[in-house]
Amino acid sequence: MESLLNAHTALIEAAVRAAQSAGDLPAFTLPPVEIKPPNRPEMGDYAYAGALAVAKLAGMKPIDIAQTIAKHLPSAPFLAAVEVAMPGFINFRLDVTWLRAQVAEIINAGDNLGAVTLGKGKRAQVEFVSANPTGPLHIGRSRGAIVGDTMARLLQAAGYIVEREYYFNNAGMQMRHLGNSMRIRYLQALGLPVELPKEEGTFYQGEYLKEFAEQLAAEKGDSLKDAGWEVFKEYAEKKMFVMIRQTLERIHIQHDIFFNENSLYDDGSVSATLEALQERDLIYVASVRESESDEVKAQNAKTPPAQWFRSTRFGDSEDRVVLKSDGAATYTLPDIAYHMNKLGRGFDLLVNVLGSDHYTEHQVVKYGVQALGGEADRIHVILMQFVRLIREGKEVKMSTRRGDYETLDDLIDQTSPDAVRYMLLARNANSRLDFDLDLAVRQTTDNPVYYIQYAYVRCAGILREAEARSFTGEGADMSLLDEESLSFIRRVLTLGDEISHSVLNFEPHRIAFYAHELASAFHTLYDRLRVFGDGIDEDVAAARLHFYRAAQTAFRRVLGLMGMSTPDRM
RNA sequence: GUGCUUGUAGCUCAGUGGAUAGAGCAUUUGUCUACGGAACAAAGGGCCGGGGGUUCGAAUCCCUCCAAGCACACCA
Repeated sequence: MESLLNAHTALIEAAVRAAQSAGDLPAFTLPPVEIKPPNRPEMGDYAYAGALAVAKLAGMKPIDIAQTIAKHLPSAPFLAAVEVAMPGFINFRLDVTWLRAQVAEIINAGDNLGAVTLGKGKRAQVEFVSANPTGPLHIGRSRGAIVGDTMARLLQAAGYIVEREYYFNNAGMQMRHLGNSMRIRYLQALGLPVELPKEEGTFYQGEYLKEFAEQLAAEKGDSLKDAGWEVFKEYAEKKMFVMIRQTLERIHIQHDIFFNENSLYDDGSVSATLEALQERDLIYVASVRESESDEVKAQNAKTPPAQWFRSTRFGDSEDRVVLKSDGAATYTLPDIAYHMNKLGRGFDLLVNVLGSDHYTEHQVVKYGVQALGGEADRIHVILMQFVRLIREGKEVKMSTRRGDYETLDDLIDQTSPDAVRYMLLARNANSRLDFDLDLAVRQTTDNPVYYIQYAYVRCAGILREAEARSFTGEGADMSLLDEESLSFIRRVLTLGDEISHSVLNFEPHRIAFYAHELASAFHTLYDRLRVFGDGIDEDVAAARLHFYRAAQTAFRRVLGLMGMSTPDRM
């Protein structure tokens, strides 16, 4: 099924061309055509306001331009009427017969309903979650998980071939602390005396480590009591990844690739990246930034020198250290190498889902990619504002290390996978999200997610009833379908445009609102349009049954795009 | 202090250049006992943070002020 927006756009463009070659309109370049549904349905199904915008360009009155365009509009099977309204709007009305025929089209489209060709033949990658394996996923991460996965689903619906990637670092100090913490828990599990580390922030106190330690003690006895932290880190890391993946699977998320930052060191990418920057004269060795005054330079003359990336050449506010004075790389270098690696894998589009605290980091990475001649504009970021947990009206503080935070698993246990997905999706990424735990628990009967799924359930109920009556509604005369049902069909037909818009603007939250609107339109109808009952003609029943089949198709598709389940009963 | 983000109904939020600014919750009032009511209908509730500007037209773009969140390391 084609996009009605695109179809109307094509009509306008054709009409303007025709009018211009006929001399009815002067020659001018038409700005991009934007078609929108008017906010009042009685005005029509779609509207074009461009005649107002080009009035100056054409040197004519908007209303005259609109009328001229309308006169030259080619006919189309989906169009019933075109009306021109003051001060220069062109309103389109869909053809009712055509709309009725769409019921069958929707059913046939099935899980491809609303698919568009925006990304046809292109490859996209979405990188999300990307938590280091130091603990279970907490709620802060889960927002990005949902948004990233939904983005991936929408990209697929838009025709992209999509890969989901998880980037992680299992080296570094935090992992060492994890190993040490695990070792302590292991010794405790054996009943051996141990001293807890005194230094702040070096000990992971979460319950999960105790569990891992008990398992390890059960498996290995006391054979590891003299082993170093590395063994424990390996064990904990492996367990942690199993745990993380299980959690993600509960909310229907699966990554195709787990990419280890370390591999970029192992295959020489990191050092190659540094060399490439050096070759371009974008690296300098100094104790402080070269932009500092001589005075500052003199003061810091004894500071061991580091290697700096001239990111200011690309618009950064200051240069960044890429190699510390001790010879170790900062995060910047492997991150640039990673993004060059991703671009090198031939993706047309890279989407990174990041917390808003990573904004600066991401900028620097982009400068680095630019510096190396990579196509930085293929990289898009969805920057997520934080999730704030509210319990009893107060903010709950989260900390991975103390272990007193809400995990995603807890949240799923308290609500449901579907509720978690919906609630974390139904908000613009750049707004902060307050997740009221009490509300989430209490709201299980009240949550919009159930409202949407209930629409699907109701369809399923009707189809069950039809089956019980052995009624198939074959050969239905769709002209018996009333006007109200058709307005639901109209809404279904905008799904493709919704998908395009979400993908072009990287706004997966839109589908959540669309789903709710669609459910609302559905419930209204359901109340009035029974399929079976006294006084309902069999022909009418047949038409309505088809309609509800189409509705069910639409809800299955929309729920699928949001990664939510489609229960036949609730 | 600098950069990014946010400010829309009592609350939580959609809407980013078009016609009379929307939804859910809450409040008030009805429908109805169904192909499962986790439903439907109706009402009230808004100087779209303040001020200025651009435009035929601004919640939407620009400037400025106010308020909130995040980031500003030789941490990752």
